[in-house]
Amino acid sequence: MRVEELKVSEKVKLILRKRGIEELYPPQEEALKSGVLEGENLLVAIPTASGKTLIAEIAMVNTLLREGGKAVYIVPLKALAEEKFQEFRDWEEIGLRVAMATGDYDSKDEWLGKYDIVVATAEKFDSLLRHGSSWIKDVKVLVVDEIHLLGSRDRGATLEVILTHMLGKAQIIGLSATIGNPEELAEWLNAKLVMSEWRPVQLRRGVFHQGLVVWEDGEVDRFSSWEDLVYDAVKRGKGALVFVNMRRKAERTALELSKKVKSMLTRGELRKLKELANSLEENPTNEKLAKALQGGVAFHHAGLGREERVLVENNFRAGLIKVVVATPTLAAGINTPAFRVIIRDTWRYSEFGMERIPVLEVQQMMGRAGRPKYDERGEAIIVSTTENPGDVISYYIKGKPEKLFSQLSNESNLRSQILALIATFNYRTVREILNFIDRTFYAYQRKDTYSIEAKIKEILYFLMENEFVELTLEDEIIPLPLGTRTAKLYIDPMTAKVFKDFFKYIEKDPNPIGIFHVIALTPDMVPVSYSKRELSKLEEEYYSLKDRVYADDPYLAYDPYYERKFFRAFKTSLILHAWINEVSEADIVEKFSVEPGDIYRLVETAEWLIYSLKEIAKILGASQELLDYLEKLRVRVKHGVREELIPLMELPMVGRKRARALYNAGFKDFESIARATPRELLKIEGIGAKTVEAIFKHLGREVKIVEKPKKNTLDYFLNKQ
DNA sequence: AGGAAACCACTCTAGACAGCATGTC
DNA sequence: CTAGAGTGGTTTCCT
Repeated sequence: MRVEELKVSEKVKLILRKRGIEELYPPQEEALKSGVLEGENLLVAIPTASGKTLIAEIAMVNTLLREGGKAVYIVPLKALAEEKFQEFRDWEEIGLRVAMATGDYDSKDEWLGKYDIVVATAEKFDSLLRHGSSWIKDVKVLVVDEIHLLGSRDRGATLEVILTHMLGKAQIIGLSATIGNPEELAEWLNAKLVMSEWRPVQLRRGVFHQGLVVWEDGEVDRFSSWEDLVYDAVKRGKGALVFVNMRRKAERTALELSKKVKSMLTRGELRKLKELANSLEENPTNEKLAKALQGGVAFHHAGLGREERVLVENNFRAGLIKVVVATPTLAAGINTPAFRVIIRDTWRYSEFGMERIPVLEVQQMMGRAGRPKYDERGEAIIVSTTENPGDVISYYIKGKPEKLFSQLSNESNLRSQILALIATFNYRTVREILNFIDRTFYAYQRKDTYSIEAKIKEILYFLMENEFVELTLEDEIIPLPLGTRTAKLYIDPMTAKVFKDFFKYIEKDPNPIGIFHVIALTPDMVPVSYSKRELSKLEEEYYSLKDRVYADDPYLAYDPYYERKFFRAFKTSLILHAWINEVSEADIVEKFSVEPGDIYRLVETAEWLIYSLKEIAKILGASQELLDYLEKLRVRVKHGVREELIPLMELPMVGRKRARALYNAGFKDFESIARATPRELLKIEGIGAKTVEAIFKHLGREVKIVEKPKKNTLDYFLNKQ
């Protein structure tokens, strides 16, 4: 179908033409003819990269142009929010204002209410709902991207609750991967269902086993090893994406592959790759990455720092990096297609032992094969070492993906959501809560809510016992300040309870080790693990810091579960403590065997939790002194600095390293910097022209610095050519 | 006795969301 | 039951 024939405003067609879209893909056509343009709900279950976003965009904009109001587009990842936000800004040309809302970024200067399209993560939107933002009532369309994540254990309930709140109030458009029970989901959503296996790039799937690739169509190709599948792709001028189930394996495999891939590169490529490798900040993880990069191969997993991740993604897309070996980070994340996808593992370790990786996930990985516009087809190959290739084909390739199951009844999810209903949505009785539950996917799927009723009552008891809510004489459940604050802070009620339980100790003797240990004992903290060999060192450290730790001695009662939890939290506490004492990232990586990406996530979460601890402390009647102490600690965690650097952290382009350099050079506050000459600041290690300009601008002084380009910077290379 | 190879038991394992505070008919 | 790489220590075997 041609764009011309579409029954939408000329404005929409204008933007589509600008993007170079003249023709719609068959599933797009089917979806747009389903009634979604007339305002009906829609569930689209089609493969990745077959144009789901465009369907939602057209429907969204169409409704906005027809009825006004707002559209909200929900994504599962912050990185994805950024990607969609940039894409959607195309619509600004026809007067639609686009915003993004995630935990660490809100479209600045303006209130979200001024925008027409808001891209948000699920949790952020849930939080906005809880805060009762007035513009919510104007939401006419809600798009939920990757709606199959409704079945994910830890985050699925959020989507389910958002949808339950919005059903009937806004048009719902769900975009899903292929799932086992799309009909059931569509029925719950009261949506038209559009399913298709169509892809813009043909996909050929197969299994590699003992020197042979057996394709789904029965054909067979010979390769001496799975690595040859990679080399073959590179030789043909294409790229390969290898999925593995362990970080360590991703790194090792990348290094291994890079040796041979290196010999297939041109001199120009080698030079650029070397440049790329040199640009990395120094730490153990990056050293490995740099080495692999020089052979045109990279690994990609959550241990990489943000910059490194983006660097790998961009250069892989641009074709400079030929091969990426990744853990599932790349499977559901941002768009990184490759001609050939190789899946090395179909098993994964979990807390219950080894588990099969779900069909849904493997199919999403395979879906990354084939780059639209570059390849006429993509290839996805599962490597099977022990299993019968026929079985693998029937299970993962011909097999049906898993059904989606509601995760609402999961205790921690339910606890948070029940509290939110009472504290932020004014639900007052068990009856009202059950009426809400009746409208969820959980109830739709289970047909009865009997089993969940008992759980809800248990949760209510927990909430009352811990003073989140109370029962009035008229048998109404009303929220108490602790409950309201907890729901709005978006922390698990159990986290708030931990804060409350330790409050009296914190109040008596506030200290970073003890406070970090407390936040690390909450269910909201990122889990950090320690190896058996680390334990004795942790024990030693604990005994030397014992008087600063609030929690009970881990060996007081014989409880291996508590012991593990205690030392995990203790390790987290030591890492954060090192961080705020300006221990370098490389040293933390070395000492605690965590990676840069882990540190970022830890720090990010810790900052949020310390803020939350401060807010809960306020409710518990903390002194101003304690609140100030916690605020300082929060800032220190945010930037990873000692107390004396706090004033410098407001400067633009100044992080922990530059702040320390300034301080040591005698620039301890704004006044001393304002009196300095640019030349004086430039002499300081790590401070360049751009930083000095930004600093002075912040202090109200315009300075322009003309500088000779430094070695190994982009300018340096640009000038050289 | 010395040293290398073979063997065995044991350890370890993916990812990533959330606060804040806005303004007007 | 269902994986596979790495590690570290011990045994075995050969000279």
